[in-house]
Amino acid sequence: MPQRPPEEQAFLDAYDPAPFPRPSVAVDVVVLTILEQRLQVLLYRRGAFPFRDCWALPGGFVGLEESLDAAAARLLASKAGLRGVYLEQLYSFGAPQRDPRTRVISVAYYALVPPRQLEDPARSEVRLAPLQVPWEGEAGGPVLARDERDRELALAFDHADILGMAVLRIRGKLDYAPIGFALLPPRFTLHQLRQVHETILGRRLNKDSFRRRMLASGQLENTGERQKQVGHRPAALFRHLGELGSLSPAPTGRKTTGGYDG
Amino acid sequence: MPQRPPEEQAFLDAYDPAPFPRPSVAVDVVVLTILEQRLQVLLYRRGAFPFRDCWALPGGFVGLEESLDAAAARLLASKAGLRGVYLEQLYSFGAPQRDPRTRVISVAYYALVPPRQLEDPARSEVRLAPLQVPWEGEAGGPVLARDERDRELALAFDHADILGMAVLRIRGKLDYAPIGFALLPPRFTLHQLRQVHETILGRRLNKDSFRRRMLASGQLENTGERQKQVGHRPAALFRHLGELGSLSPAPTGRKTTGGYDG
DNA sequence: GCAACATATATGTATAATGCATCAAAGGAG
DNA sequence: CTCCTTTGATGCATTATACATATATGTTGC
Repeated sequence: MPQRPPEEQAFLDAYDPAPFPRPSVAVDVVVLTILEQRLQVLLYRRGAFPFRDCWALPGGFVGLEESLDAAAARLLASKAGLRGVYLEQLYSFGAPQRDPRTRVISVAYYALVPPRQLEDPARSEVRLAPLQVPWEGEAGGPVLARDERDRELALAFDHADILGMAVLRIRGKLDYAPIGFALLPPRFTLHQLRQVHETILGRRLNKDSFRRRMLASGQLENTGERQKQVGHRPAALFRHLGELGSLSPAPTGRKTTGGYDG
Repeated sequence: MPQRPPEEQAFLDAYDPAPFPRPSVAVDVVVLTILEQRLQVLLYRRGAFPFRDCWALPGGFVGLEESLDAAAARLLASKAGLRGVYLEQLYSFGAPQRDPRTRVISVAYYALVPPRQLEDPARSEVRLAPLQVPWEGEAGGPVLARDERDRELALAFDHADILGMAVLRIRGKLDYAPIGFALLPPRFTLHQLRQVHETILGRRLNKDSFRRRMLASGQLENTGERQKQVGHRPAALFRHLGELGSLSPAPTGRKTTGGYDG
């Protein structure tokens, strides 16, 4: 940091932050994976009011000396044991009554995790719940979580809205960001990659066009390995080239169309 | 609101928010327009420390009973006199040292305004400054503001990063959200619309492809009116069909490719 | 070992979007 | 009326995609 002039330093030393009202600031993390062809989210059962016995996203308050990204990474590590996964800021939720205790502004993040890194935990207060998206395409809106018998889970706070925003975001970013790869193990077949895309988008994709598009993208490398013991011709195993893009400060942007060639 | 059970109500009545540390929460608004084929942003010169004499985005603290969207709309109205314009949440910035006074988390918004709604004000502490984007495409990074003699303006806080994020966002959303229309008057020619797109993207677009793409999109209606007094064949004036999409809670998502037809 | 089977992978074709070139149309200026 | 500029329409080559078909390569059953 550059040296500050004495006049400014004196001002800062005398600064009193008390007069401004301050809401609490929390971070909630939408931990997404794909299991059994469904998007699934990590939820905690709340043991205390408010929303006791409802299911909530893992979250917590932001430390005073901690960046938002660091708070999200800390929660991801402490609540789900995950490090180094795709993690990105999603949206900030700040309706005045979203938490009945006091004013809490929540900066939501989402993480994408390959299913084997996120075993369904045995503890009854933590679970992976499949999502049901009650809208098509990019219409948006709240998203429900269901239990293993397909009953709707009661979600705490505005977490259905946060889930909806997360699904909307990954649907929008799917074809210009390495989102599909983040949900797969390091080596995968084109069939698996397509199934991930189909699950995220909620619709079927053309097999051959998907293959050509992916191979032409330059993002894939054929490892030379193949599947084994699959009862049919084994597919080639590919790996993703390039970074997963976790938390570099560039959360949006996409390939553009309609331009000149030269 | 549903009636709460007495046990929960008692918990809420006894709740003490004091033990959790609370940063300040501010909203900063990137007010963008296009003047003279350049993206321009509304800036305020700071009269006090910190960053005295630097230029800053209009912003302010979030009221305790006020949603984030409402705070952004209030600031937009009070600082720029603007209502009913395209306004959307951008990103939240929370580096611990971004404000040297105290911990301030800023939820950034961006607004898109037709140039005639945003006259360059006469007051010397407010200005419209053209942006210079020192990267191409969607690479991302901080963005500079310049004065009328093309000198770089000193920006306060991390506002160069916020500007960079705003440019990145509108470049990414340009071809699936009504961003271009938000920067034009109600009636406009296809030439004007293309110039807006070119200014946002920072590159030239093919004239005929752009025309066909826009006409095929179904978003435009030919008003039957034409330009006047232009010294050449007058162009048809179009208007945009549909909502500007201001602050409905669906800030991301885009048209997808690679699907089935039926 | 061999045939049946399932899926992977390659090839071909029609359709649609785009980049680019060409040309007629519609106004103003002299 | 002629010249000039830009609009707006049309044609063509290129590219990406949806979809259909054909071939390849493994497993499984006999």
